[in-house]
Amino acid sequence: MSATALALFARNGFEETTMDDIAEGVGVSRRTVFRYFTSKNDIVWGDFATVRARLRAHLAESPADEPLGDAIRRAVVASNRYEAEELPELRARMALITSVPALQGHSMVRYEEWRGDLAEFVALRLGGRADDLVAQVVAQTTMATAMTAFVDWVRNPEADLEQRLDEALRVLMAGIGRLGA
Amino acid sequence: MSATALALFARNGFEETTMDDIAEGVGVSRRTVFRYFTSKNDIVWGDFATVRARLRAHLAESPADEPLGDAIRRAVVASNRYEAEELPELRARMALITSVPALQGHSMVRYEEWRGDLAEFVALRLGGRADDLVAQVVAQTTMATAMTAFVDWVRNPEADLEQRLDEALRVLMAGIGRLGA
DNA sequence: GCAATATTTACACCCAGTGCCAGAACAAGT
DNA sequence: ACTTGTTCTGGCACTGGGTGTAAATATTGC
Repeated sequence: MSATALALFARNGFEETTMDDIAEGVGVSRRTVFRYFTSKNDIVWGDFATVRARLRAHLAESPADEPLGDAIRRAVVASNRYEAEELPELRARMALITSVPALQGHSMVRYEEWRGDLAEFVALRLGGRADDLVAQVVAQTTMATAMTAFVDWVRNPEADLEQRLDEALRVLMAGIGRLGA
Repeated sequence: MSATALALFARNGFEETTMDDIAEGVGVSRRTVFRYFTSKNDIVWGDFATVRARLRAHLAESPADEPLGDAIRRAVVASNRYEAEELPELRARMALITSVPALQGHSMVRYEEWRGDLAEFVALRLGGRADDLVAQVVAQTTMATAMTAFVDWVRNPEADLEQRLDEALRVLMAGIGRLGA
């Protein structure tokens, strides 16, 4: 069902594809499509719960003496490890998410729990609360950096996703204040 | 007109307030409201063009030998300097933007040019292009950090906005990788 | 006062999303 | 096989944001 919708989005564009088009393409009523996806935006995200669970698992595995930046970077990169055959669909999804304004905005909402997990981890490590300014800055900027790496990966067909994520996160962790100095 | 809408949002909630309510409150037709604001979301943002122009001006004023992080931090903080009498309205706007999901997402779209300006500045300083991974990471994470500071400011009525922005940006610029080490 | 122009309005659309209810399909237990 | 309960699906009417269009109503300049 999501495959059919993805194909329609790719062929005709996201905004141009109506829920009726999708319903007709799948061979089901419009109402039923809304039973499986809470919104048109949500169709583009796949089983995001899995990625989130993987992030949590990798964070939990981090040894206590590992520096915070390394722990987060490794966990984010590792949780975005995909089989080669999964990449084309992921690329299609991310191409939409990073280019369609409505989806770009929706990612803020979709990644909320993901950021929450990260903030919890930071709070655990630094001994504060998840809603402290510092923990929130870490969570927000890590997500922003990951999104940036995805944008870059989508634009460069030959690029390696994990390598891009790692590279971008290293820049963030090292501090962007001294760049070029 | 935006003042009336803001008051309705504050009283009845953003989603609960329809465009008809706003039109009626202003004493104008619904269609006319859409002539002044391209969308319901856009009503909440004020004259954002001014903030953007101020950011550009402050970046342009930065001496060439100033470290990148300092230049960006000072420009962002300075461009968010408000008169005391402007703060209540700003707080109301930001309270909506940071709490209503639809607006939270919309900020991604609204701040696009703002991020572009920042990426241009980074490219100028580092000698690359604005769409390079590093420049994009700087722009995206700076925006994410500023948004985080705003969230914090909205939640803490006594907090000083400029001080919070400065504090959050210092964390970002110094690098979040070594926090707690 | 009149003509050119800009603003406002009414009206008819499209599309996403929701609530509700009736019926189809399916899974048992007897 | 028959009933009973449940889950899935479809239809329908409705709300609300947003757009196109063309008529009506100011506003401006002369």
